[in-house]
Order: sequence, then C-alpha cells, then structure tokens
Amino acid sequence: MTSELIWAPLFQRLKTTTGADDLDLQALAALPFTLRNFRENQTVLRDGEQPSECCLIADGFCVRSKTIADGRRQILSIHIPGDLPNLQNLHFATVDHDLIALSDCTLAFIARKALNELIRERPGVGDMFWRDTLVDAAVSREWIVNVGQRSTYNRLAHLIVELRERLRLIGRVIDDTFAIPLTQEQFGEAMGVTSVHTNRILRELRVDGVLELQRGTVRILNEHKLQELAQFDGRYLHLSPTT
Amino acid sequence: MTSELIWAPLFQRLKTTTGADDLDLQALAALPFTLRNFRENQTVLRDGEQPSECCLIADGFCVRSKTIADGRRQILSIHIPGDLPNLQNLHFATVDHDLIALSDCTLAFIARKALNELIRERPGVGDMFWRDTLVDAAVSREWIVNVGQRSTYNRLAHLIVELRERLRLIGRVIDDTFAIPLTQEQFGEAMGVTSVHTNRILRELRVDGVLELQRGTVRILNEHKLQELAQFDGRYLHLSPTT
DNA sequence: GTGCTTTCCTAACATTTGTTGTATTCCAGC
DNA sequence: GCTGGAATACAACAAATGTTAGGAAAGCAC
Repeated sequence: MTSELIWAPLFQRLKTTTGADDLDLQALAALPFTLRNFRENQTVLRDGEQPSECCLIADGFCVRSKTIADGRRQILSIHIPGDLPNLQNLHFATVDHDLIALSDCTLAFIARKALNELIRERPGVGDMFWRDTLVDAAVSREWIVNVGQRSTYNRLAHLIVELRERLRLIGRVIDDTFAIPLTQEQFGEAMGVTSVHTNRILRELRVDGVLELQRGTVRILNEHKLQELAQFDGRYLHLSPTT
Repeated sequence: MTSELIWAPLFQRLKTTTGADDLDLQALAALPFTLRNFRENQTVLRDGEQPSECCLIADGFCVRSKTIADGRRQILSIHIPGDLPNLQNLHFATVDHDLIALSDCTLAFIARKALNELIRERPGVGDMFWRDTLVDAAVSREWIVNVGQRSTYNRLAHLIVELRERLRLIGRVIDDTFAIPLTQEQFGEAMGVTSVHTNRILRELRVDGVLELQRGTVRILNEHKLQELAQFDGRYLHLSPTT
C-alpha cells in the first residue's frame, strides 16, 4: 500500500471539513509510520494499555467498545478509513476502551511524540486534530441520543444513515448498496439491544420495504422511508469548516 | 462574586488533573469576561446558535440536552462549577445541542477570540483545554455504556457515583448527603427512561437501603451496596496528569 | 392562610425487549 | 463435495419499561 493511499481518506475528509492547509498536510504525510495489518476480530488497542503511537485507519473498519463487569459489551463508535481513533492518546497515557478490527484492516501507527512535536511546530495541525476529536465527541453525544431516546427501529435507521454520510465523505459511495461489516450481534451491541431483538427489527425493516441487511451489506430499498425513520440532522458532524 | 471565586473550581480541577502551570493559569485569569446569571430552567445556549464566547460555570448546575423530532429529550451530560461546557466552540461556529441551567447559575463568558489568541501565545493553555475536551468525550462514551448496557437500577447508581467523584474534585464533598438538583423526570431523561420508571427504581433503591433522593438531595445509605451496583471504574475521568 | 403549579408517587395495563432454545443458512477449510 | 463453526432466523415465554390516569405532597404567589 503506497503512502499516498494511506493518507488519502484522512486528507480528503480534512480538506472538506476543516479546509486544511496543504503545507500542514504535507508535513503530516512526511511523518514516519509503521503499517500493521489486523485480522477480523483482532484487538488493536486494549483497555488499560499505554500506547506510544496514534493510529490511522488506512483500510477496513474498527469499533471502540467497552465491556462491563457482567460481560455485556457496548460498541461506542464505528471507525472507517481516514479515522484516527486514538487521538486521545496525544494527551492521555492510557486508553479507556478497546479498539477492535471489525474486518481485515490496515492501520498506520505514528509516534505520539512525533505528532506532538509537529503540532508545536505547526499549530494548524493541532487545530485540525483538536477539531477532529471534537467531532468525535459530537458523534458520541448523538450516539447517546440514539440509544437513549429513539425506538430500536428508528435507531437502526439513524445509525445506518450516519455511517453512510461519513462513508460518502471519504468517497465510498455507494449507490443504494454498501458495506457495514457488523454482525447482527454487533449491531445489537452498538444499539444497546440483544442480537435476537436486532434480528426482529431487521425483519420488520425488511418486511416494511425500508432496507435489507445481509452479511454486512446494507441495501436501501426505500430512501424516503429511511429518512423519515432516521430523522437525521447531520449538523453534529460539522462537515463544513464554517460550522 | 470575586474573580478569584469564579476561577477557583476550574483551577482546582486543572491542577489535580493536568498538573497545570501556574503561569498559564494566571494568564487565563487575566482574560476579560462577562458574568451572567441564569435562573432555573433557563436556556444558556440553544441548539443552532453561534456563540462568540465560551462559558465557565462559576456556580450552579447545567445540562447539555438534545430534543428529537417527536419531542423526547435526552440529557447528554451534567455540568458543575469549573466546567467549560462549550469549549467545542473554539473550533465550531455552531452549538449542536442545548445548554440549560438546572438551578440558578452564574456563568462567566469569555470571548472565543481572546481564548484562541491566548492558546496561540501559550500552547500549554491549549493543551489543558484540549485535554479537558477529551475527558468530556470520555465521559460521553461512558454515558453510552451506562444507557446502553446497565440495568436502570445500576445505571442510576453509576450516574450518582460519577457525579460525586467529579464534585469531590472541586472540593464539594460531601459526607453522604449532597445535592444533584435534577427532578425525577430529568434523571429519567439522563438515563433514557421515563419519569414513572425512574420513580420505580428510586423506590427500589430506597427500599433496598441503598440511597434516598428527595428534591434533588441524594443521601447514601449504604456505600458498599452502592459501589457494588455502580461498578464504577473512574479511569475514564483521567484524574491524574499521568493517565 | 388559599389557591395554583410542579413534583412526586402509585396502580393497572400495554408494549417492548430479553431469555432460552432450536432450526436453518452460510462459509471457510479440508 | 463435505463438514464444523459461526451467523441468521424464529418462536414461546419472562421481565423490563412505557402509557395513562389519578391522587398526595411540596413549594410559590397572592
């Protein structure tokens, strides 16, 4: 995988959302990194670990998750190419959740130290990344709303629309069929329900002609109905530099 | 209210959690601000608004919340003195949720522009604030776990233990009786359940001798049981500069 | 004090969601 | 092609939570 391909989705996202400075991006791309591949279900970062690197998803899907004492697991966020899922570690020594590869993945690991030095040198890079962590936080807040208030039926619609929006940003669209490589159990863990219930809701959505999901491939059957269910208002993604 | 009192809770928190530099704090305290008082239930920031200031809670409690199309409301976080609930607006023009005063409140408003200039001048201030927004994000992630996976009974215990921990940080402890000025309906909105169900759970907790809540005052009856229910692991609060 | 409003409290019933258990389908590896 | 494990599907029943309705207590304005 060429260096250019590795940075492409991140740069594409940063350019449209933050109006990134080309010199800042060049400086970023000049940083040394290590590529590592992960297989499906492999743990990238473990809760409690103290990583000396931040990672960039070059290819594949990952999730953040937390497991509580009784064994239940909650998926906290879904990450796609171009995401930097542990930028927190620029400021925290420890990760406070797991990061797990959903599919076979390629990640680029960049030393925290090198990143922090670059940020001191070029504050614009720091601004981009700080902003990026703020969008991440805004996505988490919307996730709370989704789990706390929306019916499971609407919740799944919202989750899918959000992800499609983010995939679109990195140019992975997507007619009405696209990949979200979660099992039904994992969709359940993302929504705070069991896999049995997820299966029920998926059947309803299928019967109602809204969407189909099989083996991690979503197919939108009725865009209008989907929008109506999701009630998606993407402002929280802060897609334009001026919002 | 003297300037010293206004900054005190924030500085106390920053000193223990980030090992803040005294010069950075002095520079902060030298910034001009405007004090404004809010009454219970008054909106401080409205979803969609474009504030030119960031605010510091000098006294009182606030919540972030979002209201979805069908009128349901989700409380996203609870804020106490020393919190800066809209630091996002250092990088975003728009707020993507409401900020509402739970009790009578005093807030200090500081111009975004002045803050951003200070951050350029003293990167240490930027680091403190960036870190602060990252803790905020970590709290949101734990909130997702709470709403998504814990039983309502355990969920309420966790919420109360977390808040007590944060209150302790700013020296508002607190024997086994302390104030959390939410109505039962608001506790419900924080947990993603109805006020009726909140009332049921509170009764259970009372009958089981765990805790009592009346008119926004919590009284812990059995600390041991409370801990057992909450399964609280405070690592996500990143209370020490080295975590 | 009296009345008014909000919060709290409870019950009865409806709906959603979890649990358990068992088929069935799919797919990777042989 | 066969085979074993994972993922999906679905049903019956149990438990959690929502809805609706109403009464009791607390706090506030006059």
